[in-house]
Amino acid sequence: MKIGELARLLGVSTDTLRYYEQHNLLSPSARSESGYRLYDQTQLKQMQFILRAKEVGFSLKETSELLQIKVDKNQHSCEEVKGITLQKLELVRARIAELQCFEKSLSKLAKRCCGGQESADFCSILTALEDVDGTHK
Amino acid sequence: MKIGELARLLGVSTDTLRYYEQHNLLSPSARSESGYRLYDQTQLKQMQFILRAKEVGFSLKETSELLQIKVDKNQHSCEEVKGITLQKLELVRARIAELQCFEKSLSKLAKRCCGGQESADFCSILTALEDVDGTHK
DNA sequence: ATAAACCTTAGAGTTAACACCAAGGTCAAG
DNA sequence: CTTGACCTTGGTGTTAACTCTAAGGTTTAT
Repeated sequence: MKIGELARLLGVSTDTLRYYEQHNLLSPSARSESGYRLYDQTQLKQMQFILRAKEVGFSLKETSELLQIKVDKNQHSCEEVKGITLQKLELVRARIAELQCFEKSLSKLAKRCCGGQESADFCSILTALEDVDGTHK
Repeated sequence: MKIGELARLLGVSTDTLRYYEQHNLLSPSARSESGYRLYDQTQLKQMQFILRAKEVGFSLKETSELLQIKVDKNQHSCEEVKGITLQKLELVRARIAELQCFEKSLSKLAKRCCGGQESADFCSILTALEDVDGTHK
């Protein structure tokens, strides 16, 4: 299978596949005489793994770690894999908390603003941002 | 006030202040003979506005928009300001939803994995990512 | 008068995950 | 035998918000 076919099968671009190769996520199984990358079912599976890891929120770097483990599973422990997962989970939760803080502040700001067509001279959003204690009132 | 003093007052780096200047968020009120940036209370206030906007989740670009409006408020409406705020709010909520999806998948994966020191040969996390329908089981 | 602390500019580096481009080689069909 | 679709490499561009560096000028304290 050439790169374009694999890309079409997976719904990604050929650039993406080459990018993943550069970053040690997926190598073609062979090259044709003329230098074309050739892939087979193994690579297809591996790409599906990568895309699924992505869906779950893993970065390419983390996915790469998981792949390293996967290639010789018996040299690695469940502990390691779960460690990576929990670490990511922590990070995701922290980010969610941060964004929820933003959400709270923003909705508070929006709720108090009339949003009308009159001039912004007394806009409650602007004054809240101006006042030192604006975010806590 | 020279740049270093203002930076110390605000707890930011001088680089940051210069960066904000480049991006039209804050200009010094004057320059000394030798070319040093000079700031006064107005700039201090403005930086506090910027930092508060940041705390609330606004990007520098959005903050810049808010500042544009603030400088001549009576040429702008509450509608505009609230528009920017609501748009940001939407974005934040969308991002939260996405991350919550990750969170759900990751915690499901983590929960099912023993996390022990035994080899990862049968690690449920790896197999879930291998199986096509792994994320939905 | 000299060292330390401060300031200047311009420009490069960082992170993530690609997208896009140029210049050219390859392959199948008509 | 020539289009057109495909492939190659190597390189640049994108976004955000800075951070760091180099090479040099200024100020202040001793």
